[in-house]
Amino acid sequence: MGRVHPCCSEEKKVRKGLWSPEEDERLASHIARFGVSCWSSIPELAGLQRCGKSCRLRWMNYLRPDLKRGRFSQQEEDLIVALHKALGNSWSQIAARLPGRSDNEIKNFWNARLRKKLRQKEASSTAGSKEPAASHRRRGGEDGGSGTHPPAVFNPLPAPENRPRPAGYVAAPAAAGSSYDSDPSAATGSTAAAPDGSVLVAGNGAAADSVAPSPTSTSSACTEAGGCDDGFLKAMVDDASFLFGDFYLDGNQDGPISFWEGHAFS
DNA sequence: AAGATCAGCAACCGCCTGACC
DNA sequence: TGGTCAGGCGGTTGCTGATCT
Repeated sequence: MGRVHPCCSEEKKVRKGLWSPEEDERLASHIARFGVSCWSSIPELAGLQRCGKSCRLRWMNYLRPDLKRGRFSQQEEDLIVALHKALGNSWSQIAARLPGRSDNEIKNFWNARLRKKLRQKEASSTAGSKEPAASHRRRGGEDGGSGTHPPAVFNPLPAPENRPRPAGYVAAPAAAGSSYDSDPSAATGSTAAAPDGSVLVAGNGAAADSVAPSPTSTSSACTEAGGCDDGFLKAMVDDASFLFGDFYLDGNQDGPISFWEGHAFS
């Protein structure tokens, strides 16, 4: 069987389960001060009763300053689907093309989505066109819009130094999401103003990128000259091979996310 | 109002791989 | 060259809160 990591063995007393704010604080401040050199030594140096692996996981999936949280946008979702088609369950590789998202987050998202789709398939094959019973009780739903989580809007995160995670942060997912959404009205509408004045479109399967304002529709946005349209996006996600260039969501934290390399969406 | 059901998420577990001795 | 260790990854589980009956 798998070798038990020395740092995780029973010899040392290590805590398990959810991380407390104090532990987060210790880990975050330690890494902020000294950086990451050796995960196995970090627990001791930071005064944590955790194994190094656990610290790494916590950092990678939650404390990392470049992480954005909240619901996946429609474009992120499409990209994940396309990448998954091309790469399979290589979550880390998929995550590498989605800045601000951890592999764990993407994996969870995919599993939830897959589960949903399987249920729908099952239901549709047995009961014709009947909606699956579970579909109306979901919180977010495939529309990517309403729910307890914020809408699929790319909110630029504050700079890492402005984002001292532990102080006042709440580990609960909903709170984590809302803590980065400064505009509460964005939770209900399909558009929101981006810091640069462009319009962020979210919900109803619409693109979540920063796009030119569209008075009539939230589902199409860009032009080939300066961006794309749904057809372009669809072609992109349909053609997985297209994704193997320098083509991924750009994690620019100072502005709305755009596609990299020649296909700007704004 | 209370219990059942479900979705979302955090975290653990086991395995693999590469670096080092 | 083989053994050990640490980092990393994917799969899975369990908890929590929202929603429905």
